[in-house]
Amino acid sequence: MTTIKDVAKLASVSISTVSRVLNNSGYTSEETKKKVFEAVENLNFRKNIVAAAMINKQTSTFGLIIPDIKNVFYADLTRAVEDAANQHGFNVILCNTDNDLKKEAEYISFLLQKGIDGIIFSTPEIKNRNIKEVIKSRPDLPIVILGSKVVGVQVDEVLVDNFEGAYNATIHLLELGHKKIGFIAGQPDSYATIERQKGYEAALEEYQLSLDLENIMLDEFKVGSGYNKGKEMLLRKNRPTAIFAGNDAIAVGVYKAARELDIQIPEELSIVGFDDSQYAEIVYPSLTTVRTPVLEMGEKAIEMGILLSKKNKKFKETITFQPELIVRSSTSELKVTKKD
Amino acid sequence: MTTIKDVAKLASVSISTVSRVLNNSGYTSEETKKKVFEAVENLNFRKNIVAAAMINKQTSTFGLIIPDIKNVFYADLTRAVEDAANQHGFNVILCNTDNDLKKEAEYISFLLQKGIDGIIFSTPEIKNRNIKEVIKSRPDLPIVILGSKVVGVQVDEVLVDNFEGAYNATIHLLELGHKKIGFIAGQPDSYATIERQKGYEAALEEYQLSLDLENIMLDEFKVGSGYNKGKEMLLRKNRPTAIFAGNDAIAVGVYKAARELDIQIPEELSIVGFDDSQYAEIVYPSLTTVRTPVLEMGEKAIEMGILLSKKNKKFKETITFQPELIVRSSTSELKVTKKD
DNA sequence: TTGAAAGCGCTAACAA
DNA sequence: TTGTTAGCGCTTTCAA
Repeated sequence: MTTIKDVAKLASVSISTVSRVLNNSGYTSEETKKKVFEAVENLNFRKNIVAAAMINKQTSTFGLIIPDIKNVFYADLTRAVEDAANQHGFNVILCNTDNDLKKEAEYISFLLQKGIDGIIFSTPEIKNRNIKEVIKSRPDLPIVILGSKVVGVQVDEVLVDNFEGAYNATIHLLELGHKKIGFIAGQPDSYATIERQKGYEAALEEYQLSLDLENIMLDEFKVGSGYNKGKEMLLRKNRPTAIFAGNDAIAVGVYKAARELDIQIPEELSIVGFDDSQYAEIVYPSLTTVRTPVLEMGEKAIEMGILLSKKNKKFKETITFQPELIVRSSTSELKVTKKD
Repeated sequence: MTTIKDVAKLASVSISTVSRVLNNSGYTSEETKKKVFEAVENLNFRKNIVAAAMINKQTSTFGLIIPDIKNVFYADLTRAVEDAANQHGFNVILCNTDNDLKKEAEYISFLLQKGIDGIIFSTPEIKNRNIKEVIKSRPDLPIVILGSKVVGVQVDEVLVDNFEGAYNATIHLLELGHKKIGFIAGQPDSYATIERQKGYEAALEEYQLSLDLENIMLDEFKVGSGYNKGKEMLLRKNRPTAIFAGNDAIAVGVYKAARELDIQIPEELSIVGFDDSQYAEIVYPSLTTVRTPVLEMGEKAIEMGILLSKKNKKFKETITFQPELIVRSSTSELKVTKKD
């Protein structure tokens, strides 16, 4: 392995000079700079980040904690985060927790031992004691929560306006004439679930429709949940004519349930999803959904993390992106049937 | 930050003793062991892996290089790799290259600087000079190629038997009576494409069907390619009655094309995919496909990588997993129509 | 503008 | 069985 020492010898300067030109710190004459760069070139030298990290405590690495990379939403988000990180000269260590707080705690501890420069948490639960604990034990560590909020912690956050998105989605269905609108979403303690439900309820209220609790089902943000809950909901005699799915995966599950029950989308059932993930264009008919700007959110999260690692910012900020309703083919006007 | 020094002081021993009990190396009496562990507990000490890495050159980190995590196949694979790594006490740094060799080279260089313990390459191209170069410059570095082969390099590989899978898929269609079978796959220089095409051709030959080059189209392993090429193929007067798609994403694209052309699956067109990704159960009708055992493959790759990093193995090995044909609802017997 | 030297937190001889 | 000490490769005072 070639070290700074070899470079110094070849360039006939001291190692501290080499360090100086490499880091562009302190004074160095143009001439020695040139000599050093030449030597670096000739030896194909790359500085050992591990050794440097011992001193400046920077590893150019972020930890990214998500539930599961197989979930397309997190895959998109991860890609955005990784790209942004890479552009800024950082790498990301991927951690899949399956929402298991114990597993998450172990990851955090490991990341800390490795001296990562910060952690991006993209974890759905509104109560996450792990984050609280890291902040207590390492108040200096850059932390950004991406796509969620955690109660009782002051930390930088990058969000999508879940309420607004859900409100718009529901209003869209209401405007099409639907009155019986189901809502199927994920874990009840998930920030997304909570906010999206609020938006759904606010829209109904705006149309002076009373809340039918049978029309609200919470499970998980997965295809299987959409299928199970969707089936349950669609099997009811007084079944809804539209369903607002808490995310696209749930919507896909509802599609499956509807197909099995021979319910036509959108003629007999309108569906709106959330996220505008790759599923939306794959299913037939293509899914009307609320677009979460994952790309921008991922970028922003990394930028905030890097900023935090460089400056010691004295305030916390919350950045909220606006979602956008993307109307495709899974929603249509309610056809007035005899019964109604 | 609490260091080994603090632990030593609290336990009233030397730092080398602390190091010894922590690493379970050398002799230490039960008594001092206990003292040390107590001190570690009390101080909530965790050793600094960066500092340790300077000496033992182990960072407990692997680099994983893939084209794109948004691609569900790689997401599944990545999850498998990450899980296995985590179980063995390793982390993985995710690198998305988009098959850009320059970008890949930069990632490699960066990973090397960080002293990663090895690299898992899951890159499709059969010609990858980057891998060749790493091997030359760092012959000691553990490298495993996952899911592909690269010509001209001796390196450990974990594969699925692409030929066998493609052969079985095609035989399945032939057994159903199909004679005009299209093949749509990804990049021509991708190992998967090459081997799967061989399997496809071998099956046709077995049934003494001559090759119709119009029935073979190569583009990318993406939904869009499946859609474009599928449409092109299905628009032909003498269109195939079955299509073997190089992977599930392509199959999904073909579904879309077929739907637009109002061609019923499987009544008028049978489709087989490859990978058995999450798409297979999402689409309607559910997709007959060849299962790639990503879980096992990811695990194996990490295990090989770790083994390589611990022992200096004198031989290279190639592990080939057998794929399995999963028959679902997208394939059916050819209905004999008047024309035939 | 440059070099010598201390030291980051740890491991691993070597000595005791 | 334990402690002393010399580094790992780098950055950063401090002197020159």
